[in-house]
Amino acid sequence: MSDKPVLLSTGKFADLVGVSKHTLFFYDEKGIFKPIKVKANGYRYYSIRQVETFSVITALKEIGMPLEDIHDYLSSRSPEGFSELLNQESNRLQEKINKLTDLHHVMEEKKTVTQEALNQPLGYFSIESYGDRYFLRTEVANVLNSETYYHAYRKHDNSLIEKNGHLSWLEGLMVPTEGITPGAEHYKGYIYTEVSDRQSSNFQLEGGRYLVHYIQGDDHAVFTGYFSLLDYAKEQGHTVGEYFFEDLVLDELSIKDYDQYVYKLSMQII
Amino acid sequence: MSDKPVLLSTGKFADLVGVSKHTLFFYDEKGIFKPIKVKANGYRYYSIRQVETFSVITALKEIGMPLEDIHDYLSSRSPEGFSELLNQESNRLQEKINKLTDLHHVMEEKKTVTQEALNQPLGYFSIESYGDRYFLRTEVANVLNSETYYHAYRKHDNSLIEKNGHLSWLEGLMVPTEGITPGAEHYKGYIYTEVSDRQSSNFQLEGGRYLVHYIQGDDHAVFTGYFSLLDYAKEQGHTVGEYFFEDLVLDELSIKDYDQYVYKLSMQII
DNA sequence: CTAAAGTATAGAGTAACTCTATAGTCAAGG
DNA sequence: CCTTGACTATAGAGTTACTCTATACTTTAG
Repeated sequence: MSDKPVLLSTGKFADLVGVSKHTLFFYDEKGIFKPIKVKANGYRYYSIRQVETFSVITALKEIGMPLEDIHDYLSSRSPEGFSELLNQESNRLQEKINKLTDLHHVMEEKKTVTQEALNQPLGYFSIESYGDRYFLRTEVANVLNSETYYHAYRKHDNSLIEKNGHLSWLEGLMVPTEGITPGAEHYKGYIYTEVSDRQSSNFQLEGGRYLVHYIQGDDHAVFTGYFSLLDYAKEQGHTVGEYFFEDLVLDELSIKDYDQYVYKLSMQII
Repeated sequence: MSDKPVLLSTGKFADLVGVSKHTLFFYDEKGIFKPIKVKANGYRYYSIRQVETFSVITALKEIGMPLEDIHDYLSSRSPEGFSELLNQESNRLQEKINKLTDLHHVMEEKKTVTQEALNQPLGYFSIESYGDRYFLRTEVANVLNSETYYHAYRKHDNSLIEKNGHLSWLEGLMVPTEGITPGAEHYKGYIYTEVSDRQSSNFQLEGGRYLVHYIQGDDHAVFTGYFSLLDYAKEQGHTVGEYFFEDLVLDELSIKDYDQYVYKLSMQII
């Protein structure tokens, strides 16, 4: 409506768009965003019409577009180009939102596991019942061998991304109960992640009862924990099921000392 | 299952968690994340159990928690503290997801407007029909005065956030048709944003016909455009409605020269 | 026993700013 | 008309979370 542009000083404009004056100097210097007028004394003046433009630049930056790319786009700007840019970045933003939503999901899962672990007495045995369970698991030919474990872990993460769409923070170990003897130098196992539906799983277990044993200690304590589970089951007259489960539930993020972590050990019983 | 921790070298661990070796050196130096063992030759060894821990640290960092804060948390870590941290960050992440979802929405809106403008012949007149429209608008006592405009803009942005939850990239100007005369030094107007529902609006217009005029030029061209609209309406025997609408549809982001921007001018007709 | 591949540290460089220092400009009150 | 205080400017140092380069030592495979 105005015959001439409505002009604002650097400070006013900065206030309006929510950045510091310095940022505007910086953008001017880099050729990303310039005032429409510079007076003889060097004072910059921005048009009120530039506010929206600046919001778009801010948004592009916020969704991870480097200023250099923004600059490169602007040096060859065109209505068609802008439309395409918006389209592309809008799609990328949607992907990012999906990723963050997944992340939110795993954070909630971790929260649940942590709070559960917080409320468990350590060193005792209890029995938990589960319904049918679906797993994505990857075989580890020998869990005592670092190299083997490393490759299995990579493979597991790849399948998780492929089948489940995202990584997990709950990657436990499943070990067949058969063939467990103290002093063996070779154990087969599976890195596993529990998933919600049969489709994305590659292994299922029917519902049933599990003997559960929360322990605190180092690797050796976990090792002996397996045998405690077996002993206790025998003592109580339970028939031992097919698998041991080992989950690190309170780790480095909760507890400082490596030998004070809390593990949840469980075993199917019949 | 292993009696001793399964150990990985810096490079192997870095590969597994998807960062560079340097990042691990850096984290070690800063006391954020340390190998569980350093051999006499200075070689670092990480436990496979540290992979999940590292994933959590990566995630916290990705959702914007500075390494320093992570460090500070870790120096007073506890199971309860970790649970609280997860809770807090999970909530913050949800907020961030909501913000990005809003941003996605405005990007799509801007895309639509840009593509619409791309397909319009400039300088012609056309008639568009709209249903009931809901607006959030803020009065600008005199659109020719920068100071007034500046304050109105701030106020408008505040109401947008308050009523609508987020900013918009489509902030146009609404000017009463009454009292428009060339040479006046005082015009009342309203900065406006169209919203989807009555609840978040503070102004409504019943459905009706609008005379639409896309033009290319500078502020002066917009100014004369208003009068062209009036003249054309009179010529065609339309009765002039209550408001002019002025929207910058192809701006600095599409077009380099300030005097070549494209504006959509429209006016209610009866 | 040598070459290749891996590990280490130290220090410079990067993006996108923020912050500090120094100095020029302008509008309002005495 | 002059001063004060609030603005404006530039230049350059500092920040975060790294990455990259240079240099040197160690281990492993052939």
